[in-house]
Amino acid sequence: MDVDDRKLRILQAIVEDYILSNTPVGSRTLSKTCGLGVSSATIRNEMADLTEMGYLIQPHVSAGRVPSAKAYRLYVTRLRPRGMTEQEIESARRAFRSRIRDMESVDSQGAAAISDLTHYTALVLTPRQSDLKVRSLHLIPLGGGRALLVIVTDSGVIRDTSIRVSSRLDASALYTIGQMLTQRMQGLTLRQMREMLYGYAASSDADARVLSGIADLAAQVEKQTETDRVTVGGAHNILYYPEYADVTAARAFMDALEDTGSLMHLLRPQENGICVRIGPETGIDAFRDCSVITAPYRVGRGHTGTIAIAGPSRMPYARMMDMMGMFSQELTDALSIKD
Amino acid sequence: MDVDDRKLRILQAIVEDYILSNTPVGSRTLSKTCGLGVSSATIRNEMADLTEMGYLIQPHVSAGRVPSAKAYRLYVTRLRPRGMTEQEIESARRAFRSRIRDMESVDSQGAAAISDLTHYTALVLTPRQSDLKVRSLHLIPLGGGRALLVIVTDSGVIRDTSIRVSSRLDASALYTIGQMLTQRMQGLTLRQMREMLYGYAASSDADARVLSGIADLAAQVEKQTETDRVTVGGAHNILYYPEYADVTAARAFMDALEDTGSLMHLLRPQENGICVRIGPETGIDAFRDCSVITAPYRVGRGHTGTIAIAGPSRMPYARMMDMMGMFSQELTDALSIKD
DNA sequence: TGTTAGCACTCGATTGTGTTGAGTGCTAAC
DNA sequence: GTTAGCACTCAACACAATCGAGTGCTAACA
Repeated sequence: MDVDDRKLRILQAIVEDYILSNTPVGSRTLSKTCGLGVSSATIRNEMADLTEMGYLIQPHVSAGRVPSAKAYRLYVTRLRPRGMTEQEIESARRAFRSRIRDMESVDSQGAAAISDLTHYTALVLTPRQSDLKVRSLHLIPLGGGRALLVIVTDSGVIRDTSIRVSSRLDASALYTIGQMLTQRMQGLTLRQMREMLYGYAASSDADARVLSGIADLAAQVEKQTETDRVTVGGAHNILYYPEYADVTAARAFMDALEDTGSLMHLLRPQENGICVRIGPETGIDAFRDCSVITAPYRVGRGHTGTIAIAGPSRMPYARMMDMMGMFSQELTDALSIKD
Repeated sequence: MDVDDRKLRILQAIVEDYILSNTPVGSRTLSKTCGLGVSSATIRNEMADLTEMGYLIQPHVSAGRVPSAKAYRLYVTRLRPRGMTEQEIESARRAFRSRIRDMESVDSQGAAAISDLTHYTALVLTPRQSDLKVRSLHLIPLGGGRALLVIVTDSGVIRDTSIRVSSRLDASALYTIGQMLTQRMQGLTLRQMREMLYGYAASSDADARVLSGIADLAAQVEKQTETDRVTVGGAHNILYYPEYADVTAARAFMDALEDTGSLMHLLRPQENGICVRIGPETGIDAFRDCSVITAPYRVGRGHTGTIAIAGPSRMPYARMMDMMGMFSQELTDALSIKD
C-alpha cells in the first residue's frame, strides 16, 4: 500500500487540524474541511489505511485520529505549506534585532529573545572555542593584585577573566606584558596558547614569573574554552501547552533541559542547515512527544553554534522553520566581524 | 484571648508538621506528637481558639488545620527552632563556593547555585551601578572599526561593551586614548561620566571626535548602569512542590517572575539583613501563598544587591534563613576587593 | 476550672453506575 | 470505488452511595 495523493491530502488536513485544535480529528469534520468532496465513509477507509501504515494513532476506538511522529515527519519533508509571509518575517526580524544589541551575551539574550518570539523553549549551543585563533591579549589592572585578562580572537569573541598578578605591576607594566604576550601568542589557537602557558608555568622562565598565577590563568582559559555551553531560555513556555497540563510531564521536560550532556548531543552542529527532529528522532526519552528545530549560526570563520526550539510535536513546522532561519541569519550577521 | 505558652507549642507543632507533610494537621496526631500529654479534645479546644485568632485555617469542617500566614509570621519571629548545624552550613558553603568561581557573572551563577542548593527559586538583584566611581578606562582594539571599552570601578565591577571607533586608530592609539580618558574621568561616578560623554558628543571638541560613536557609548553606559537587574534561577524547582501540582498555579508563579518591576520592589535592599516576607507581605498577588527570604550582599563599598529565594509558604524557615545568611556572606566576600 | 470520653455530624475523597455522544468498522447498495 | 446505514465501542460526564478523618458539643470527672 502506498501513500497516494488523496491520502497525502487527508494526512495534511489531519495534521493541520490537530496542530490547531489539539483534539483527535474525526472523519466527519475532515470530510468537510479537506476539500476532497468525498463522504466521511470514504475518509474513514483512507484513515484506516493510514493508521495501518503507522501515520495515524487512535487514542481509543471511538476517538478520532492523531498524527504520529511518522506523520509529522512526512508532513515536514514532503508537504510544507503556509510558512510565514515576508511581512511577518520582517517584523519578527526587527523584534529579534532589537533584543540582541550586545554581542557579549548572545547566548542568554538570544535564548530569551527566541523563546519570547516563538513561545517555545529556546536552546543555544555556544561552540567550543579552543580552535579560535588568538589575535591579541590585554591585561587591565583591577587593583588589589588582580588584573583582567582580555583575549581577542579572530572571530571577535572576547573571553575575559580576572586573574591574580603581582601587585607590584602597574598599568603600563601590564600593558607592556600584554603586548609581549600578544607578540608570542598571536596566531595560535586558544588550545595552543593554553599549552604554551602551561609550559611557561612549568619552566621557571623569567617572563613567566611576572604573572604569579600563570597556571591558574591557563586553567581558566581551558575551562572557558574547552567545553561547549548550552543556554536554555523560556522553559516555562511549555506550561502554556495543554500537552503539559500534567505537572509530571512538565517536570520531565524541564529535567531533560538540565541534562546538558544529551542536549549537546542533540544540538551538535549539522551540515544541512535547519533541521527538524520529531519525537523519538531527538534521541531523548523525555522528548518522546516533542519536536526540536535546530539551526546553525556562524561565529567568525567557520565556527558554528546552534540555536534550537523545543516544544510539543504538534508544532506549526513551516512557520517555525522560517523563524529559525531568520534567527540563524541574524545571529551570524551580528557575530561576524566586518573587516 | 492571648497566645499562651501551650498555644504556642501547639502552633509550633502544627507548623512543623505541616511543613513536612503538606496535609492539614488533626487533633489526634497532634496530641501524640506535640508532647504536651493532653488529650485530643483539649488540643481541639486550643485549636478552635487559634482558628478564631486567625492563626489556623480550616480548609473544610472535617479536615485538620493549616497554618495561616499569620501563623508562619509568629513562627518566624517568636519561635525559631532547628536551623542548620554548623557542619551542614559548612558543607553547603563549600558547595556554593565552588560554583561562583568567576566574579563576572555572579548574577546567573549565583542564581543557579542558590536555587540548586535550596531547591527553591532564586532571585538575584544586581544593584544599579551609576553611583560607582570610575577608576580607569581602557580601549582594546577588536578590528573592523570596533573596540572593547572596559570600565574599572572602585567596587571592582567591570562593565565592558563593544563600541564603534575610527578604524584608523591602532592599539597604541587606543591605549593612549584610554589613558587620557582615565585621567579625565577618574573619580567620577558612572552617572557623571555619562553626562560628560554626552557633553563631549554635543560639543565638537577635537578629543571627542576620536571616538566616532561617543554618544553611542554614553547611551550604552547608561543602559547598562542605570537600571537594576533581576536574575531568576531555578524557576522549575517549584514544580516539585505539591502546592503547584496544578499547572495554572505554576504558570501564575512563573508569570510573576517575569514581572521584573514588582520583583525589584520586592528585592529592594533592606537595612535589616535577612528578611522574610510571608504570603501577602510580599505585595505580589501571585505570591499570596509563597514566602520570600531576602538577604543583602555588598559589592565593594556600600553598594548592595539582594539575593532571595521564593517558594511555598510551607518552608523550613530557620534552615533557609541560615542558608541565605551564608550565601550573603560568601557573595560579599567574593565581591569585595582586597586592597 | 480545666480536662477528657463519647457521640453525632460534616464533608471531601473514593468508588460505582448509568447515560451520552462522538466516532468507528462493517455491510450492502449504488 | 463510493456511500448510506447501522450496530458497536468507549471516554467523558453526571450522579449516587459509601467511607472515614476530623470536628464541635455535651456531660462527666479531677
